[in-house]
Amino acid sequence: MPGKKASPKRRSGCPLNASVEILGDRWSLLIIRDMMLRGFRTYKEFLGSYEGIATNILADRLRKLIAHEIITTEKNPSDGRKVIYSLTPKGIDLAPVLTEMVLWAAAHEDTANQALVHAMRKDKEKFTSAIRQRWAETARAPKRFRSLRSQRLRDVDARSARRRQH
Amino acid sequence: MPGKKASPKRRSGCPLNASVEILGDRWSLLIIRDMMLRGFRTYKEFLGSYEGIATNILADRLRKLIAHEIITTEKNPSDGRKVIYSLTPKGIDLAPVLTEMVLWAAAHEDTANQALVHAMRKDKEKFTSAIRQRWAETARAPKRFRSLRSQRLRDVDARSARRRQH
DNA sequence: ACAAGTTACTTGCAAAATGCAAGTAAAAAT
DNA sequence: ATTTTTACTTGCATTTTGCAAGTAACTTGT
Repeated sequence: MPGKKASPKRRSGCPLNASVEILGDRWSLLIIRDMMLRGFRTYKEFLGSYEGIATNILADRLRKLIAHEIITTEKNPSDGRKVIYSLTPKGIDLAPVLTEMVLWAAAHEDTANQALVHAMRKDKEKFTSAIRQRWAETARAPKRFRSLRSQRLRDVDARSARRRQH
Repeated sequence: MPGKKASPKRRSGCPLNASVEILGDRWSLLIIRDMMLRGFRTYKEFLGSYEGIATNILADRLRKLIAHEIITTEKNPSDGRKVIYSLTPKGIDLAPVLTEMVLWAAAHEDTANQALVHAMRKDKEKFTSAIRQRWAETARAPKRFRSLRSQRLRDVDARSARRRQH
């Protein structure tokens, strides 16, 4: 099977254990969220994200996500300082995981961003395929992410931004 | 809204952040997996689970899961030493999260337990409702968990046990 | 051309979380 | 009555995290 990683020292062969070993920390999924839902693509954007990740931890998590082939990097040709981070197909496949985690917390915890939650709850399939669609579009034109976003997702984000707490 | 917990010091109101703060570590979801899929209900069973959690960490995670109302405890009336841990409705609602994490890892990592994965992939809804069903049954008769399991899930587990690696 | 940003990091160190081994207390089994 | 079982706790070494302060490469403004 091509692309399937056989990790050296894993605690068990259970798929859930694999997920938890790769994603089970307080930051990795938030970085992926920022890329998937907010279109973040640079180090600075991740650093500025609301939860406030420390710079050394961010560097470490990005390195690990690259090692696991969840994200990739390329240099921005028009600005040599910038590194552009992008989700791989494996990374974008995390959309259903994020969706279920969001819906669970929205159902049981006191959380914000109700517009996003409504969109997810209304039709999970449609929501994740909209994310996938946007990702496919931006993969071809990394620099113009925002303007190429699909209308559905743009609407959702705009409404949630208006109601967002922090 | 009754039962919705307003956590004191959360980094942000984002639902994903809430999930990650509650479940984002290397052990919590594995404990929940053991309860949901394997029917584990005692400290000793969790300790003996394949990944090998340390006893102090296990005690700490169980305490936190109780605090978050994902699990509850009761004493076994027929054996005063034993404490019976059970999933709450909030806990059983994590079934779709676990399912998506399993499916993601199964698709992209080298993992075992293919029978379980096939059952999940074939029909997510049916799978999670079977989990829910079993949970509803055992909630009424905690001591006879195994024998009360629904046939569908018993089949799945039997097949995966035969093929299980470790 | 050159000083002053910007960007993406690294380094050093304190604090917190994790992991391991060895307890302990209460209840049950022998 | 003694041993065993169960659910933990305690102490300590190791690892991970978080904060503050760099630094190197590149771009911008003059």
